[in-house]
Amino acid sequence: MSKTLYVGNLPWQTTEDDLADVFRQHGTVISSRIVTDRDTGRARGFGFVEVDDADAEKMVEAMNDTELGGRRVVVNEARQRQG
DNA sequence: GTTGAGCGTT
Repeated sequence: MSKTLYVGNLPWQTTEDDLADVFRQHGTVISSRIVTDRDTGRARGFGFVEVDDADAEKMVEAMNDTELGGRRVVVNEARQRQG
């Protein structure tokens, strides 16, 4: 199974591949997505990373408040869109 | 060529 992680405080230049590469070092990354503005198409500065359920907790602890692209990122378990 | 707290599309 998988869990989705919220990643905030990202540099504008951060890409989905960047997230996947960094998170892959601490666990199994299934997919990654950078949230871009619906109108302008520019990055909003945060994104989501789908990881293995068993590694999700570790990866949050390992990646939260760590430097990425020159800035400290915020990592947490993502909220549920459907609720 | 900009910005800076937050939670995404089918």
